[in-house]
Parts: sequence; structure tokens; C-alpha cells
Amino acid sequence: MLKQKITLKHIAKELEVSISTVSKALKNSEEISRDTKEKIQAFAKLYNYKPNNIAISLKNKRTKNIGVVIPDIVHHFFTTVIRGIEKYANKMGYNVIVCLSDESFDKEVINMELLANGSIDGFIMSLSSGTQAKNDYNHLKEVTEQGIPLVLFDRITNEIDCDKVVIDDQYGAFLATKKLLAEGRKQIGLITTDDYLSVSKARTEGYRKAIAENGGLVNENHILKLSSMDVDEVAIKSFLDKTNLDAVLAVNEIFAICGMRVAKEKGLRIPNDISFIGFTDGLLSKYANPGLTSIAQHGEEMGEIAAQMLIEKVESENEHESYKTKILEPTLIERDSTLN
Amino acid sequence: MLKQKITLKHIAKELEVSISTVSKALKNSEEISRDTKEKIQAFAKLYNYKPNNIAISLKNKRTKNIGVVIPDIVHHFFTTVIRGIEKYANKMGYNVIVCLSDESFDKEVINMELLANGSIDGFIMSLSSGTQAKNDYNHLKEVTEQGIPLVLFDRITNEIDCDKVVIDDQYGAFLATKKLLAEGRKQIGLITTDDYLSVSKARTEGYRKAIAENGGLVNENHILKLSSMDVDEVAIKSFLDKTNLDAVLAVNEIFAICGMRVAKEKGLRIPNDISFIGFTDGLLSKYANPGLTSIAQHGEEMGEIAAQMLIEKVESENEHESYKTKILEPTLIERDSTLN
DNA sequence: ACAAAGCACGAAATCGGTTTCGTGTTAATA
DNA sequence: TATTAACACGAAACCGATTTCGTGCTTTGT
Repeated sequence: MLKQKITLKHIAKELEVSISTVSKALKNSEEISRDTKEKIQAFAKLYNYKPNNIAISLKNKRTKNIGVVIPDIVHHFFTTVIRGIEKYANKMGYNVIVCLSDESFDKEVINMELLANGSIDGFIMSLSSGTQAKNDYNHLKEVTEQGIPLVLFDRITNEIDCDKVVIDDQYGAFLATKKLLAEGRKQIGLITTDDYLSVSKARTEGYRKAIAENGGLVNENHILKLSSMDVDEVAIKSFLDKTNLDAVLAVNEIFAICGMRVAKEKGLRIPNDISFIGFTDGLLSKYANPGLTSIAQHGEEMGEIAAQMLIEKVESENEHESYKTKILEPTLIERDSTLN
Repeated sequence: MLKQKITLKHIAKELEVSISTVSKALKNSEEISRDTKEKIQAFAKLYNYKPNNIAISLKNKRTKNIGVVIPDIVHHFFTTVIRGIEKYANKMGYNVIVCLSDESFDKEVINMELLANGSIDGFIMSLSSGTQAKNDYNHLKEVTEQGIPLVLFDRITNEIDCDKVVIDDQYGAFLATKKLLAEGRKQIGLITTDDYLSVSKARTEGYRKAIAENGGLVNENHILKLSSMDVDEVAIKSFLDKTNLDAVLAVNEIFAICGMRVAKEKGLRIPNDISFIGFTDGLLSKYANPGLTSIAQHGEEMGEIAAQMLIEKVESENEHESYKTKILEPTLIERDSTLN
């Protein structure tokens, strides 16, 4: 019943040759005679021989697996990045092992240690908020010190020397704020998270910069810092109640959508009375009502680039430690939550 | 600079004992004297020795990896399933290798063949539409014949004997349709895909059953079958134009959201003039405007159960081939796209 | 004091491949 | 015909662990 996987040893015994001969014949080595090669190859094809990946990994010290560690998978942005990674990795014959840190420092460490013991050839990761809050990157240091290539994307740190891919978050927020200013908005609010998240910090800076460059002064009351990634609708409502905004920039699409909902409940018309711009440009932005103008982060492209950088490092023998940081340009996708 | 990974051999040489002694000492074998064990364990701790996963996998013929093959990762439902799988698998010390078939039969086959050669202990998968359309399951047969455990979820087939997890799609659609009928809706439309997708077929049946049970007759013009998973807004618009519906059931949330948008453009009030119910209950349903009433598919739970079933099979020695199909009950989540 | 038992450890096989090196046979060359 | 080169293949080491079996030494028993 059970069709046992066939190995070189089986073929060798059956054909009365040595294991080495079989191995060479299947690699079409010049060393083996035409006759023998044909016989062995035919037999292998017949019995659908496929070499055991694990054995090859052990010999080569290369697994053709890449480890991806991200905070959460139920986030459109991360999911598009994975798709990009998968796309490129697959093309190059690599598999993708996905681990979720669940925004927790401990889980991130455990996952990485597990994978680092031979299961993968390199890491692609985005830091958990727990790690960024703790500001402890020893697990990353250990990995790089062992010579395991690492590529950070989106949520990165300067503490570690490695390849990185990010979008220019500051510029993205700058772009969005400029757009709102160009519409003639005067009271522009920002809904963000605590500063320990590198991206939120950068976006806040972009927002400040745009306003300053426009000769305005940032009203600190116009900035709402939510302490968690979960939407706090109550906080958003009281924020909109207390202020008198005519535009809102949010660091992700959920905050923006939630803001729009609250605004509509307050009887405000979007975009006539108040404009909204979000980050991420995922499904929510596209299918929201009205469609949410947003800053596209080009996740899929980011994933492809990260995979490319990683595989290049994995496959390059030389250890000349030169690390690149690729900065992608964000794009403003205009929809109906802003004036055309 | 490069901190080389330490192996049993290194420890053995350094401490002038044999490799076997080191191995046994680290497993706290009774065979080894207290002194020697303490010496070896201390040394291993000091140099942070961790056994090589690949070597262990080769020896044990167990990788502690499970392969997940899904059509697409940029779908809320699938990501929740992955999260459920990850959750359980991680707890049991397993890693998850994710492969995307991209709805293509060929990619599905290639990915599975790659992983089946020793990289994983078992598969969890949901069929690509390409595979369901082609109705060819030989790649699954081969895998099961090799004794590799397989669990199918959501998009399954009866052609293969293996464990399965699904929600009762027919009942879900039945439930939704009943709800619409209870609201007093008379002209209930259905937006679905071609029948080759097992879930669409089941949902269509549930819809028919509910109407029939209510003494109604299904108007075939009230059923729109889209040929692809991509939203065809034009088709939906002409569908709503041609019919005169007062309620719509859609087999996924995107179709439903798109339907709501078209309806609003036509000047219809939701839910006063027309109700909408979708499937999936993802972010879109939650943050749509109005919030979309929908049938929750309990993806995370499905993932956990699938992982549990798989790991149980993986870890059970005996080959008594008994396969279960677990059917989860869908739940109706009421929001503002239907009358309360 | 001598045989039996027990202790602590090492040699070697194994998992399934790859690869280096050595060797017997045949063919080419002097 | 003797020598050498080319050819075709096998033995064995290796990757990094686990595990069985064997063995030298000490200890116990009589």
C-alpha cells in the first residue's frame, strides 16, 4: 500500500552498481558511460526518483529555505510583502517559512533561534512592536554574527548592520500632508501610534515637516497617539469632538476608516467638510465608502526586493560585508476621501 | 569574526571524549558518569550549543515542518487560517512553510512535489481554483500514497481520502437567505462564482434550499455567476440594473461590498431598500459603510483544527487509515446592511 | 583469589545524499 | 610487445546528529 520513497541505495542494489555510480549518472557526469547512465536514468524516471531534500541540505549546508518573521499576518501590508517574497523566492527555488512574532519580543526570539539552527539560509523580517519598544536586538546580532544573512523591511533598526528595505515613510506623510494643504485645509490632524514604532515616528516627522514648510505651526492637540495597534474608536471620537479638523492623516488605513466613520456620524461630509488620507492602500482603502485616498507602500515590490537582496547574500561566497538600504518611494493614490 | 556554529564533534575534540559520549551526556543518559555529564553540559551551555535541525531531521525522518499550500495569501480568510495553523503548530514545536498556488494547478503541483521530498511531515491545503476546475487530484493521491498526512480545508474534494475541515457552506447560505426572507425580502439575488469552486456550489445550494423551503421559486435571473475571483463591477452593475432586487447574498465580502457600492450609486438605501449579506466576515465587512452583515467562516479555528488533525496523524505511528471530516458551523454576524 | 556483574565509555552503523580518490580494464602509443 | 593514457566504476569520507553494540576496567560475590 505505502509506496516507499526510493533512494539511491535502492537503485544501486536493483541495478547492481554502486551508490556513487547512481549519483553520478543522475547528474549526467562525464565519468559514467552512456549505457550505464541511460539505464540508471530510465530506472530513476520509471520509479519517479527524487533526491531527499534533507540529505542534500545536510551535505550542502544549504536548505533553500528562507525564514520570514513578521509581527502579524492578518495585515494587508504584510501579506502583500509575503506575496512578493514568495514570488521571487519561488522563482529562485527557495521555500518560505513564515513565523509570526505576534508583536511579541519573546516570540520573535524563540522563532529565530529555532530557525537559525540549520532550518534556513537567511532571514527576512520586520520587527515586532515588542522588540522596538524593548530596543533589544541581541537576537539579531547573534544571527548575523553566525554569518546568517538578514534583511530587515519596514520596521527596521539602525542598531543592526544588514540589508534593509523601507519606504520613505517621512516623505509619504509629507506628500500626504502637502496634498491636504494644497486643498486649502487649515486644521490637519494626525492619528498615529506611540513613537517606538519606527514607521509612526517617521510619518509624524513628515507631517510636521510639511506643515512647517508651509509656514504653519503644528498644534500638538491635533496629534492623536493611540497606544496600541487596535483601533480605539472611542479615543478617535473624542479626538474629533475636541478638535475642529478639516483634514485627517492616519498612519494606517484602519485608523483612517474609523475616523471617516466617526466623522460621518458627526454629520460631516467627506471630502467637503473634512478630508481623509491613510497609509497602506489595502483592500479597505479601495472598498471604503468613500474610497480612501492613501499612501501606497508597495508591499509586494518591497517583498521582492528583500528576497532578492537576501538570496544574493546567501548565494555569494565572499563575505565582503557591504550592506545596502533600499528606500522605496511611496505613492499617493487619490480617491474620493479628498478633493480631486 | 564569524562565530562558527559548534557541533558535537567540536565539543568531543575539546573535551577529549567521543562524539557518542557528548551526545549521550547532553541527553542526560544514565550511561554517562555524573562528572563527565556535568563537564560536557557546562561546556555546551557556555558555547551555546544547539543541535543542527537538519541532521536531526535526516536521522529521525521527521522535520517538524508542516507545509501549507493555499491559493492566495492576500485574502483575509486564508490569513486567519494560517494564523490558526501557526498558533497550534508553534505550540507543538512545528514550523509552517507557506506556499502559494496562486489559483494555478501547475504551481500547486510543483510546490507540493518540492515539499514532499523530505521538507515537511505533512500538508494542510486548500485547493486552487485551477485544480478544482481541472478536477485532477493525482498530486494529492501521490502524496497520500507515500504516507504523507494531508488535511484539506475549505476548498476540498471527495476524490481524496484524508482528513478535512470545512464550514457548512450550504447551511451558511441557508442561514443568510432565511434571514433575508425573515426580513420580508421577496426578490433575493445571489452573486457567486462558477460552480467548479466547491464552496460556491454549496452556497448556491443553500440559497436555493432556503427559498424552496419558504415556498418560493428560484428565479434563475436572480443568480449572477462571475467567472473569476476578481470583482467585475460592470457585471454587477448590469445585474442590479436588470433585476429588481430587495436583497443580495454574495459568496464573499468583496462581491457584497461592490454590490453595496453599485446599489448606493443607483440611489438605493441600505438596508431600507435593499439588504446585503456577504461571506467571510473579514475587515471589509467590519469597516464597510454600512457595516456588512456576514457569515463568519471561523478561519482561525479552522486552522487550529486542521493543524491539530495533521499533527495527530504525523505523530501517530499506527497507520489505521481512518479519516475524519470536521464541519464547523458558520455564524451570522449582523451589522447594518440588513434590517435588525 | 578468581569469576561474574556492572560501570563508563568508544567504535561504528545509520539517515540519504555528494565528492574525492583509487583501481582494474581497455585502448592508444612508442 | 611493453608502456601509458583514458575510461568506467567503486570504496570511503563527509555533512551532524542518534543509537546499538562491544569492551576495558572496576567492583562484587563466593
